[in-house]
Amino acid sequence: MGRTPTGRPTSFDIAYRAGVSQPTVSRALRGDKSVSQATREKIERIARELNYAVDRNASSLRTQRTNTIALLFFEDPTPDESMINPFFLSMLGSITRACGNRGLDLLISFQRMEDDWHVKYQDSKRADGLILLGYGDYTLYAERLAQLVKAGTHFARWGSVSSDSSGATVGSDNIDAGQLVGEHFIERGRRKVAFLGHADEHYPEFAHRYQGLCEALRSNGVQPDPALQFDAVTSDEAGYAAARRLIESGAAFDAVFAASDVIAIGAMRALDEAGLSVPGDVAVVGFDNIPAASMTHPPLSTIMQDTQGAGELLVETLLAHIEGSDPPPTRLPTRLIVRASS
Amino acid sequence: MGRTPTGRPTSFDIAYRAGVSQPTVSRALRGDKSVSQATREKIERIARELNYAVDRNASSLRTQRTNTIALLFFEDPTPDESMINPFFLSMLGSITRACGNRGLDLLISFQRMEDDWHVKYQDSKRADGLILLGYGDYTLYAERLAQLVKAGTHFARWGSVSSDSSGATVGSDNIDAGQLVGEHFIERGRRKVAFLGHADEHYPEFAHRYQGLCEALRSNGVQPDPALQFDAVTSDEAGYAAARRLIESGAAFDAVFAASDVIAIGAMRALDEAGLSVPGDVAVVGFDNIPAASMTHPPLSTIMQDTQGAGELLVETLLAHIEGSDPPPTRLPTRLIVRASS
DNA sequence: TAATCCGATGAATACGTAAGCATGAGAGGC
DNA sequence: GCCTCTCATGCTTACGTATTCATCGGATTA
Repeated sequence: MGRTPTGRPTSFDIAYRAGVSQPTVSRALRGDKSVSQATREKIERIARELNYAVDRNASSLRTQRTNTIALLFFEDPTPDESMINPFFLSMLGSITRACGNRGLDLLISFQRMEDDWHVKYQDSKRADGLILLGYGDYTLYAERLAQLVKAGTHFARWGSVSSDSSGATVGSDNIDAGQLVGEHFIERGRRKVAFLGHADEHYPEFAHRYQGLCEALRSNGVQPDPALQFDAVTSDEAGYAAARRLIESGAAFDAVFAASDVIAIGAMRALDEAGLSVPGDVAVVGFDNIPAASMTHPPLSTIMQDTQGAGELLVETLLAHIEGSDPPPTRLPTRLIVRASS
Repeated sequence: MGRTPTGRPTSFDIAYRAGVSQPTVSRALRGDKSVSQATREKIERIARELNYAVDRNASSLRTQRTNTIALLFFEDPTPDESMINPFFLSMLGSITRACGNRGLDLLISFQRMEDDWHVKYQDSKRADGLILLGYGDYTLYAERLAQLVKAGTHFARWGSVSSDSSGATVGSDNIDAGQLVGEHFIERGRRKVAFLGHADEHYPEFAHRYQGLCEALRSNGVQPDPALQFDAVTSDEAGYAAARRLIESGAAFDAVFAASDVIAIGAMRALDEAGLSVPGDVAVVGFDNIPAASMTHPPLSTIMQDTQGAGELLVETLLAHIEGSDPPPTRLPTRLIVRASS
């Protein structure tokens, strides 16, 4: 019986040494209270001595539970380098910790839109559920989300929270955040506020930020000017280009709300080149509070999203979904961080 | 037979529908050439129709292979926020891609020094091997590495490459990098070079950078001054504090080599506050080429490590180790990126 | 003291796959 | 026309665990 000279010990080995049966070992190690104190202690001691670890594959096969979740980044634009949006990296950190605290293992992977996520992870019993993190054109993957829902996949995603979105969603309150920025500009006496970022349904998060901005302006008697909105995706270059277009449009503006810090950084470069001073001529506010935002000159005012809470909430939401409940979408509050750029 | 009305289909279901036996399905889907073309195609079609996915737990249990590796960050100083050293994040990206390209799944986790990594991941058959990424006092975990080796754990680590280190190691050629910086300073006419970072055996990577610097100075007829070396770990505050001590020491210096960009950033803040101009009074060079390095004022010259290659190499080395070979430690070349700070 | 019950444990089995061995039908050689 | 050989496939089993059911000694109760 007690063979396996080379291989790792199994519950049978423990059982043999403890003079009990294998099921008793299994029960003892998982805290089943029907095992007597003495037996449990003996088993635990032996297990420790042998450096025994439950075979997770066998365990998962039996229980149909992996205690693992898969974190999928899907990235629209850059299949190139190891560059990831810093904001999502921050999220990654908090999700990792949230999983660690709950004893969950975390698989991570970069995905292309076309892959069959549910087959690859949930159907293959690799993970109990998925967390989706991504940016880019929302409409491109809205259909995929509907597929996931139909396939009964457990997932939670970060993104724009609205009633029509499929599946469990967690996101910042982008409208409120936009309002914060709008109020801030008004307080500073700025009234001609440009917005750099897409503002259509393909980018609902950006659109909400813009919407909040406009609402704040209006409620302060300022009519937002649609001509001051310029499309941009989250990249340095896009921000630079959008700001160039803004400047070359000849329109008057005294403030810029960039839909992300990365955009803002590119925009500030364009403003600088155009001889416009920040915040003298133009106040600038970004979004995300990435580490680089505090390093710019001048340091960038920005909206801080609660990544810590977001990670916790994503994991929590996913677990609830796995357990069968249907947690409501949640909007997380944001905070304006005022630095020298405004 | 073909039951499982709710549950996911198994290879038996495919077999039933295809009119073959389960082993044939298993063989067909894994490309065993002993299956006839016609049979294989039929099975593949049915599998696709049913959205069948091999149960990875059952498969791993049978084969004793998970095709998964675990990436462990262990962090000495900050158990707090979701902040991770940007350099390691970049590494994370490249490792993730390297795994993706090879069809490997990747588990990630933040670890504390005390945990039994080998038990938790390899012995539990969660992963085939470990990649260790960390910083901080090397001597603290050298012993743990020795334990891992003794336990027969497969792992590859990023760190200082030297003959006495346990296990497979991949790292930058820190001595060479230090020399690059030294040569650069000499070319720029700087001769009184300060080094901010630990230079003892507890931090071998830093020590090698310092060693390379000193060698370059000496071979150019400049005697390095030990009084210009100030300890610092990788944090903004530590860099600031070290630079303060340097300034307050009253020693003359015209260049600063910071052992990491994060240290450099803190140091530049201190220099700025002391009224010293960069690069006018003091040239500054950092290490790592983190994204923020290009955003500082002036933009920071730095050493770029080949994170792309490092990720690939770590994965490759680990796989070789798992296959039973004992790959030699590897030093990766680095590149000096000259920006305005020097 | 007999009937009952409970606490602790063992026996048997299923989870889904992969691999070794056995089998059978043709193909080819003589 | 028989023997061998190969190719394609089926049968059986093992991987290590967790769970259901059965068992059994002893404590409780009437």
